[in-house]
Amino acid sequence: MRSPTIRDVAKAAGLSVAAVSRHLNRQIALPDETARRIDDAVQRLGYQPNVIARRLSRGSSETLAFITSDIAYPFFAAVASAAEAEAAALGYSLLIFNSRNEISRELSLLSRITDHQVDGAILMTNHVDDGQLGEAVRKARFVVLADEDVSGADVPRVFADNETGGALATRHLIATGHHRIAFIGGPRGLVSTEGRLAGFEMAMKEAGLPTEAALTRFGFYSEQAGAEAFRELMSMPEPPTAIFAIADLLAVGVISAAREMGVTIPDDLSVVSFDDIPYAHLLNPPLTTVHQSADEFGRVSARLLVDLIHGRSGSGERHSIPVKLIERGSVSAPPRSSSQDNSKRRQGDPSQTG
Amino acid sequence: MRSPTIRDVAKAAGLSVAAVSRHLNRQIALPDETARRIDDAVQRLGYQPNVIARRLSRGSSETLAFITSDIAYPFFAAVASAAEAEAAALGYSLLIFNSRNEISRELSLLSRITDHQVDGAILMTNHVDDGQLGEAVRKARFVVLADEDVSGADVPRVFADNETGGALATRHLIATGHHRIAFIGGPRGLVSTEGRLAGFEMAMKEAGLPTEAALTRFGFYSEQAGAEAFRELMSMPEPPTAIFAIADLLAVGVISAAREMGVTIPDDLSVVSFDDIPYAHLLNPPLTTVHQSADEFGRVSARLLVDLIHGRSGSGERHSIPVKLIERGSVSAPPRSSSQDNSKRRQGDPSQTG
DNA sequence: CTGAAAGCGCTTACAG
DNA sequence: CTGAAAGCGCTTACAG
Repeated sequence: MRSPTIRDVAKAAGLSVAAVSRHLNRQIALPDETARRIDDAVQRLGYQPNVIARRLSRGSSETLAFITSDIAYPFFAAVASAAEAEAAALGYSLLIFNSRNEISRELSLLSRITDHQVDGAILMTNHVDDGQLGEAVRKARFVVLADEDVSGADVPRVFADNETGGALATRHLIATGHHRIAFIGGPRGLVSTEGRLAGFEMAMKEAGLPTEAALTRFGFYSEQAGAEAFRELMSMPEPPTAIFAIADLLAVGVISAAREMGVTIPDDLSVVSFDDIPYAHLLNPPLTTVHQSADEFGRVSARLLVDLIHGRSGSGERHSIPVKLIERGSVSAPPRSSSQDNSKRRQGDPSQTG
Repeated sequence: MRSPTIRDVAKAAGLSVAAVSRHLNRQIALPDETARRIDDAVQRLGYQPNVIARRLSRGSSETLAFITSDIAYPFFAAVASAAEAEAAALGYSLLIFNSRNEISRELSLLSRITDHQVDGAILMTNHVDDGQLGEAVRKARFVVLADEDVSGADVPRVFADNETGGALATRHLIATGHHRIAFIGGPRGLVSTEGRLAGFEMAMKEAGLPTEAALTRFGFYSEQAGAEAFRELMSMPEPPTAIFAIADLLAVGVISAAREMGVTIPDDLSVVSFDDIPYAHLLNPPLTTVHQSADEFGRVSARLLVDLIHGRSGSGERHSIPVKLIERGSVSAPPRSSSQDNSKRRQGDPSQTG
C-alpha cells in the first residue's frame, strides 16, 4: 500500500531515476519510445510525485500564502477568492490563512516563507505593528502588503485610494445638506483609518465646515464597535445628522443599533460607508458606500507577489486601487427639525476646527 | 544569509544533531546546562526548524486542508473560520483551499494528503460525483465530508438535518396560509437538494397539498439561478404565492429579481430559505430562513478529522447538524386576490400529486 | 544524451 | 544517555 516513488517508476521503465525526473519535469526530450515507457509506468503504478520531497530539494513550492485577519468578513473572502484565481492563472497554488488578527499567528505564518513551505505571502493585517511584524516581513522578503501597512517593511504595497474615498463619501453627505457629520473609524494608526480621516477632514474643510472632536470616534473594526459608537453619538446633546462609517462592517453595526433604538435610516440619520461588500445592495437600507474592487485587490496583489518572487517587481512598488461612490438608499437630506439651528448655536465652540 | 540549520545549532552548542533534534522535540531530558546551551544557540542563530524537511522525514505535517467550492460565499467562509479555530485548538494548522467546485482542483488538493503535505482534509464539494472523487477520497483516507456527500467514500460525514429543515420551512409557509408553494433547489442528486426536497414533499403531503412538477425547479447554487427560477415561476399562468429557496444564495437571487420586476416580498410573495448567512437579518426583507450553525459545522468537522487521523473515530461516523427556523420578515399571508381560487380550478390537473 | 551520486534538512532506529 | 549514519523522495551538478 506504500505510494510508488520515482524509483519504482524508474525500475518499471528500466531507466534511471534521473531520466525519469527530467522527463517528468520536461527538461529533456527523450526518444518517443522511451518517453512512452515512462508514461506507461507512471500510469500503471499511479505514481504521483511527492511534492514535499521536491520542495525540499528544489527549495521552492509554487505555493503562495494569503494571510487575512478574518476570512469570514465578506470583503476579505472576496479578495482571497480573486487572489486565488490570479495565482492559479500564474501557476501557483494559494493557501488561505486565518490569522484572527493575532500577531503570533501572522509571525508563524510568515515564517513559512523562510521554511520554503510557501514561496511568498500576501499579508492583510489589521492592527498597528509594534515593530515585530515589520521585522518578520523584512526577513521573509517575498511579501506584499495589501489593504493595511506595516511600517519599515521594504516590500510592495496595494492600498485602496483611502483619501479620495473618504472625501467622496463626505462630499456626498455635504451635498445632500448635512453639516453635523460624524466619523466612525477603525483603530488609529491604520492607513485605512488615517487615509479616510484625511479625506473626511479635507472635504469638511473645503466646505468650510468644522470638525468636532466629539464627532470623530475610533475603535476596532467590528459590528459591535460600530453599534457602540452609534449609541454614544446619539446620546450626545446634539447628535449628528449623518455618519461616515469607514467600513461596511461598522455600518452594519450602526444599522442594527439604529433598528433597536427606533431611529430610521435614512429619514432620521444618513449613513455612508466604505468597502461595498457583496450584499451591500440588498441590505435594508441599501448601503450607500465607497466601492473598492475586491477582485482587483486580489489579482493585483497576487501578480505583484509573483513578480517579486521572479525579481520582476521592485520592493518599492505601490499600487493604488481606485474607489468610487455607489449611491443607494442610506442617505437623504437631514430631517427639518434638527441641528441646522443647533450648529449655528455652537459656532463658537473651541473644539471646532476651521 | 542562508538560514541556519540544525547542524549549525549542533555545532554552536558543541553537540550532535541528534541531541538537538531530540531536545527540540522534547523526546529527551537533557541536563539543565546542556539544554541551555542548545536554547542559547537557537536564540542566537535565530534557528527555525525547516518544516518541509521535518515533514519529509516524519511523514506528517500537523496541517489540515479545508476544501470549499467557494470561499466567497459567507456561509462557507464562516464554516472555514470555525474549522480553523478548532484545528488550532487541537494543534493543527488549517489551509483553506478554493476549489471553485472544479473536480480537477479537488482531486489535486486531495492528493496532497498522499503527498504528506497535509494530514487530512475537510471536503465541502458542491457537485455530484461521477466516481472520480469517490475513488480519490477512498485513496486519501483521511477525509471528512461536510455539507455534501460523495458516494462510495468510506469516511466520516457531517450534514445538516436537511429533511427536518425542509419540512420546517414548508410547514411554516403552509401555516401562514399558502397552498401554491414553489421549491427552488440546487442540482439534483446533492444531499442538500434531495434532503430538503424530501422535507418539502413530506410537509406538503401532511397538509394534503399537491406537489406540482412545474413548481419544483432545480439548478446551480447561484444568485443567477435563483433569479432565473423566480422569473420562470412568475411567468406561469398561476404563479406560486410562496417560494422555498433552499439556500440563502438562491433567495438573494429571488429578492433581486423580485425587486426588478416590482414584486414586493412578503406582500406579493413569501420566501423562506436555508443557511442563515451572516447578514441575513439585515437584508431587505430580513430573511426568514432555516438556520444551520456554521460554527458547529466547522468545529465538528475538524474534530472528526483529527479523531480519524488518530484512529479515534470510525470511518462510518455520521454527524447531523441541527437546524431551526428563524422567522423574520420575508413571509406573510398570501395576497387575497390570488391562487386560492385558481388552485381549486386546477384540482383535476394530472401533473399534481396526492 | 544518460546515469551514479551528492545533497536538501530533518528524524530515528541502531549501536555503543 | 548519546552519536554516527541511514533514510525520507526528490533534483541536479558532475562525469562519462
